[in-house]
Amino acid sequence: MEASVQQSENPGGLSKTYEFSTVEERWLAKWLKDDTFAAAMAADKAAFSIVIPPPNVTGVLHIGHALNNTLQDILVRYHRMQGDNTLWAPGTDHAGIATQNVVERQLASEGKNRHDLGRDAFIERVWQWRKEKGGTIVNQLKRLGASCDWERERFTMDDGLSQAVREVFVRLYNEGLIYKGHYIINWCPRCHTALADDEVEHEERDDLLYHIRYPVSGGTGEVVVATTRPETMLGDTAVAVHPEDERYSHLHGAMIELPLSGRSIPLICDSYVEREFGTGALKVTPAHDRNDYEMGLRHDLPQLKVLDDSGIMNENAGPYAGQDQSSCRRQIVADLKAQGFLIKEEPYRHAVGCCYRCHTVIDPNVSEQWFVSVRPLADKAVAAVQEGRIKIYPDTWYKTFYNWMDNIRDWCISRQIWWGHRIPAWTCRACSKLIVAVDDPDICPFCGSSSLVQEEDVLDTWFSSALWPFSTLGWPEKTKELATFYPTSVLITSFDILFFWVARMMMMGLHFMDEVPFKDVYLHALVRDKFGKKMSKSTGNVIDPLDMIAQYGTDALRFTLTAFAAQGREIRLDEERVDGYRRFINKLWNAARFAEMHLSQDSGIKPLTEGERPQGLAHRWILSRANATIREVRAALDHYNFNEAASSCYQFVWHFFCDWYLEWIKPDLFSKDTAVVSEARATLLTVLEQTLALLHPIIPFVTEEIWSHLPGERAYLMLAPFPEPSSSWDDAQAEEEMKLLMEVISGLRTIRTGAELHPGAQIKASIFCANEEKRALLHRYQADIMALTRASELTFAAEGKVPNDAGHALVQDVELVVPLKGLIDVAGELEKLTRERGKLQQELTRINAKLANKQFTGKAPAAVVAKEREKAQELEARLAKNQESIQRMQALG
RNA sequence: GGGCGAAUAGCUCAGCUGGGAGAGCAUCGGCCUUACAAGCCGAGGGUCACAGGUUCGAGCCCUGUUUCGCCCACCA
Repeated sequence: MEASVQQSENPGGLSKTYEFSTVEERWLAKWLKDDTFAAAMAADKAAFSIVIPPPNVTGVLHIGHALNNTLQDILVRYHRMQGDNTLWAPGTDHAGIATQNVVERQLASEGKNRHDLGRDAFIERVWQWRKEKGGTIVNQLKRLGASCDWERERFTMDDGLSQAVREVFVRLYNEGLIYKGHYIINWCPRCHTALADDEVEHEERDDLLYHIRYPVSGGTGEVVVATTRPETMLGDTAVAVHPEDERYSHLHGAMIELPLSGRSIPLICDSYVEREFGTGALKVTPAHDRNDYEMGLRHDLPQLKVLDDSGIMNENAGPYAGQDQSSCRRQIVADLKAQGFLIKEEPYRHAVGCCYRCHTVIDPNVSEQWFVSVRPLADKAVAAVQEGRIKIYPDTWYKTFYNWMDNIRDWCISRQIWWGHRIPAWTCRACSKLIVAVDDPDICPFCGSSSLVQEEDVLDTWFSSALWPFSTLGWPEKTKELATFYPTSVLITSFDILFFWVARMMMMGLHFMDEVPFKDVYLHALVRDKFGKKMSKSTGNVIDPLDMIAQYGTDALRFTLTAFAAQGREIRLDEERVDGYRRFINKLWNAARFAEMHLSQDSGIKPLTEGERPQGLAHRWILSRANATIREVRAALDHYNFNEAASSCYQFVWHFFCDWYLEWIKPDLFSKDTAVVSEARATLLTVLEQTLALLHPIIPFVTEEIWSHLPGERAYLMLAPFPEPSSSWDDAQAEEEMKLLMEVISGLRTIRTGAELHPGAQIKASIFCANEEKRALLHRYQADIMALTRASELTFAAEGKVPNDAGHALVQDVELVVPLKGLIDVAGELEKLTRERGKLQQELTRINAKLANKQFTGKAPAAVVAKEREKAQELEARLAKNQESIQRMQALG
């Protein structure tokens, strides 16, 4: 057989450089065309299912999506390759307020608003927008390699999902778990809608704190209140003090005269008031402050609204009616000052509730809204988590979860916008009764009137998202998909929507399916910039995943995110790291190119079968290392330790496979002995196949590309079996022997470098080793050692004299000697040896002290003590050799 | 105010039930050695934030302190 290999162009083989963009595009098209992502629905296989956290239909892929979907894709590909009946169900969220805002902005640029169009036309326009632009993020996810079953893509406003929403609403209403009521809610005066508590973000603002004099009726004194919102005083219906505050005890039961309006309001006592803050007196505005609202209920105070839905002072504001909030504030302050009521104004920094969409300051407002009584639902979710039916990873989140669930409040689900699921409730004009029904009613079931008016409000977007794990599988129909894939296997999401979404899915899933929506929840970190700052457009520190993909390739980005995805820590992404992992992809590519050069020489080549064990030490070693790596990667993926999977792969490919194995077997591949050559090729092919399969879930594109070029007829790698360790290839002896050989080779290389030998220069070396077994081993691999250290001569002896002008090293109990006449930097060597001696002595002293300690030898496990003894012996041996070396250097100098 | 988390090499981070401090990048030195200079070979670099405690033994467990980050929250 002709063993020589031409390095020239290899038609049909792997290109000299890896062209990631064309490769990615090509494979994505093929995978999609051949339906490789589709769930097989095979009943005899174990089911593995994930529902995607539906990105907003308005979204564009950001780095958080990239991370989230990379991790999901890894698990999905991993399980698909294991033969599981795997479904990754994709879709998008209609994102009520966000989407409505986008379309309203579009309208504004045409000089129109939604009221010009009217409700139906506006909604039509949103659907139009969705048709044109709504596919953006889906296409970007595909580009990321996300192997979702795209035929099953869902949208929260689809007919089926809308049906599920109505069904859930009606059932909850009939069970008394949905009610309509007056309550103080978070009102966004810009979006014109109520917001749930968790849609309010608190931002630090610099404001002024105004101290205002409120006279006591009858001229018997005054109380001073402090406020940041003086304009709301027009809606004050009491002044509150702490019941035990002695400063005010003489005023209990008194009436206060409200400045400017002259209205008379009571002074009440409530322990909510903090005595230490300000003057200890608080103005109470039940209609525009959550706490004042609660206090108002306790004391039966009237609720006086002075602001309308747009933040304009209303008729209750008397002369101030019609002014907007901020100009009214200026006016009020001026008037108070003029009339001597304003004592002082001081700068004040405090947290203000803002709309999470538009960051307008929230105006707490009393209005009629729909609510879900969440307590009974929350209890089921808590129980499921406590009983371990849902596991949360990493487990630090349990505490936060319980804490939040314990303090959960009723969920305000109505939103005063147009885009979303309109509440399926009607009021009869004739009898005023409320009708809640899945199907639009034609006549009132109570009085038969046909004059019915539907609720204007739509539901909170999270209401439909909460149903996602079962609504996407066809609920309320009893579908095969539901039976097969519910409960889903795992939910992977970012912790910032643990409450918005995850907790609510638990509640709804348990309530309507009587079963958890997912068995595991894996919460990954948020991606930040390399300084730990949140990425934001205004800071300009955004890393755009699409940029990364364009510059470094999808696989490089995916590998980077995986390598960074350690549990329980924020991810500080650094673009340089993406470039670093691009080099890793390139390394793999080149290793494959090298392999292919040799493998393509033999058209009949086959990988080793499981029972087949090669003879060559390096082959046995790499198979054993591959086994270990497979176990590590499997264990890591089974426990969501993504970064460990990545690092095991990296270590294996770069250091074990490329640095040692490929270099080691080069002579074999060029050997004249055909048995040696074919064993090398077969093992090489075997290991390369396993490596590609192992890496495929993380870096699908490059692995699929290389795979397709390997010899033999090949189906998709993405559908090939995921590697399993085969015990017949575990080889502790080979690992032990290779360890010594690698150390010896590194030792000799260090000597070479220390003498500043040219890498091409040949050396003559001697190995002294009293241990016959080891000496024989080293002798057996003489040729390999010589090849990898560029030695022209290598001799072995049990012991021998080390010449003064020789490089010397000690590995284990093996002495390496390289004559280097005139090449030794005596001073440098001496310095190094002296430093080494210091370290050795220090270490030996420490261990000897330990061994002299009866407590240690008595209490520590025997194995630990024995190990320390061994270590002490080794240190002494090294110290002796170090001493000899120093003497030789001194003799030279 | 409550809760959670972090502090390990110059930088970014691993270090999972306590038993010889690791990686990548960066730095320094030498190299185009027939897959890869997008590379190879080698080297240097750490009081594991601080102070106590438990233990034969602590980066790891306990207590406290400092600094930083995040989440929740009803001090106007």
